[in-house]
Amino acid sequence: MLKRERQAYIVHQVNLHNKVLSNTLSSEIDVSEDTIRRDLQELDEKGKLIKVHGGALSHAFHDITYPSKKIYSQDSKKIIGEKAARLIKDGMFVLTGGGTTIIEMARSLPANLSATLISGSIPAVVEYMHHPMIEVIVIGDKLSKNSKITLGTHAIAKINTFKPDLCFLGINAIDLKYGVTDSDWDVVQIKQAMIEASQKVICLTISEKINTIQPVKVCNLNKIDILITELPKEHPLLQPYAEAGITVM
Amino acid sequence: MLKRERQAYIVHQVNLHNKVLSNTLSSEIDVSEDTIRRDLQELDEKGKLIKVHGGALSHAFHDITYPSKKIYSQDSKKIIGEKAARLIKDGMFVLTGGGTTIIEMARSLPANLSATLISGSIPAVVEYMHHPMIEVIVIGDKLSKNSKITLGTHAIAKINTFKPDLCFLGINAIDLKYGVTDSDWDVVQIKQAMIEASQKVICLTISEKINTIQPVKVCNLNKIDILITELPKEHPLLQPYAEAGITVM
DNA sequence: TGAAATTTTGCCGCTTTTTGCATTTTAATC
DNA sequence: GATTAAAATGCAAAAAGCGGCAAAATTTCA
Repeated sequence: MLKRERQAYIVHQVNLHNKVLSNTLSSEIDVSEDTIRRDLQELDEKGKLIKVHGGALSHAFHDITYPSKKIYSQDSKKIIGEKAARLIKDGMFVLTGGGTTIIEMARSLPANLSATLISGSIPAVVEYMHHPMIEVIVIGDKLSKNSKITLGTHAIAKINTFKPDLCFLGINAIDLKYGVTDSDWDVVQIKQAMIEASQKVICLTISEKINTIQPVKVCNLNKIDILITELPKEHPLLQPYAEAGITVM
Repeated sequence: MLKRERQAYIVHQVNLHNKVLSNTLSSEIDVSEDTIRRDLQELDEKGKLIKVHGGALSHAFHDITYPSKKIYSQDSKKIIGEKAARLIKDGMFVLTGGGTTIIEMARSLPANLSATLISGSIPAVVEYMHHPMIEVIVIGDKLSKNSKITLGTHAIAKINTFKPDLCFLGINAIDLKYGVTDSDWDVVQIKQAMIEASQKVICLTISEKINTIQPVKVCNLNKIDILITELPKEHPLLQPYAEAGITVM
C-alpha cells in the first residue's frame, strides 16, 4: 500500500468514526505502529485530524474535554457493525441490504479486506465505493426514496443471478414464533430474494427489536444462520434464539 | 510498445484500479522503472493522475479522500447545469451519465419538476434521490471507483431496454473533425449505448474542452443534438458547431 | 532514400524517502 | 509510586527519486 493511499484511508476512517486507534490501524493496514504514528503526526500537521494518545480524533470532536473517554465509547450499531464486518473474509461474495446498521458494518470493513459486495442500497454502495480494495456490484431498478434501495422485479431477478457466500440484512422485527417481519411489502420481496439466493443469512438488529412483530412476514427463523446484536452472546434475551438453532453473536 | 501506447495503458490502469505501482508497471510493460517514472511525471503534469512515492493514484481517489479540494471550474459548471436543467419537462424520461457537470445539473432541477431520471452514476443518483418528485431508476452493474458509474455488459443491456426522451452526457473532449472522444474505453461503451438508446442527445462541457481530442472515440458530431457550455450561444468558439447542425446553448 | 536532428530509453552514481527496530523518554492508569 | 502503554529518538536497510550521459530509436528533411 502506498503511503499516500494509506494516509488517505486513515483520514477517511477518522471522518467516518470520529476516532481511530493506532494499533487497530496498524493491524488493518499491516504496517508497524511507528509508521502509523508518523502518518498521524503528518496528518495532524496538515490539519486533517487531531493526534491524541493511542490514536487520533476528527476535527468535529475538537471541543471534547476528555477525548480518551470518547475514544473508547461506542454505540450499539457500531458494535453490531464491527461484529458483522469480522465475518467477511478475503475473496467472499457478499450481498447486503440497506439500513443504518448495514452502513455501520460498511464503515467497519478493514482496509486490507478484498471482497465483492453486492447491494441495491445507495448509501451502502457509497460506503463500499470509498473502500480501497472492495469490488462493488450495484443492483439496479427503481429507487425507493424511503428505504433508499432499489426495488422491483428487475432487482429481484438480478439478485437471483448471484449465489453469494453471505447475506447481511438489517431487520426491523424478530420474534420466536413469527420469525422475521417488516413493514414494507416491496422491501420484503427484495429481502426474501436475498435470503433465498445466499448460502448464509446474517441478521443485524439492535436488541430493542428482539421479540417484536411487524405486519409483513419476511421469513421463518430457520432461514437465519446468524443473529448479531449489540449484546454479548450470553445475554438471556438471546438464549431462546440460540436454542432455536441460530448462532448468536 | 510505443510511448503513447504505454502511457494510454498506464492511464487505463489508474482509472481501473485507482492506483498503480512503478515496479508492477515496469515488469508488466517490460521497460525500466526510470521510464515509468518519467511517464508518471508527464501524466501528472497533464493532470491525468497524481504521482506519489512508488507509483501513482487516480484523481478520483484524491477527490474522495481529500474532499477539501475544490472542484475545478465550479462556476462554469453551475451555469451549464442550469441551462441543461431547463430542458427537462414534466413527465419526461431522461437518461444521464456521470461527472461533475451532471451533478450540477441534478442540483439545478426545480423542486416542482416531476420526471423520471435514469442513471448508473452513484453521485447523480444520490442527488436525484434527494429531489422531492423525481422518480429514479438505477442502472446496475459493476461499479467503477474511478468514474463512480456502473460499467459493463449488464449496464449496457439495461440501457438498451429504455427509449428515453433525452440523454445528458458530460463529455471530456469534442472536436469538429474527430467528434466526441474520451479516455476510458469502458466508459465510452456506456456512453455509446446511451446515445443510441435516446431520442435526443445533449452534451455538456466546459468551453476549454472544445476543440480537444482524447484517445477513444465516442461518436460523430451528427449524433449530437444539443451542445451546452458556459459560453453564450453567439460565442465564436461555438459557431463551427452550430454550422455543423448542432443546437448550441 | 539516407543522413542529421530529435526524442526516447536504460544505466550509473548519488541523494532522499520510507520503514522497522531498538532504546530511551514520556504519559496514562490503577 | 509502580506498572504498562505509547511517544520520541536514533539508526540502518531497502526502495524510490534524480540528474547526467550515451546508446538506441524515431522523426525530419534535404
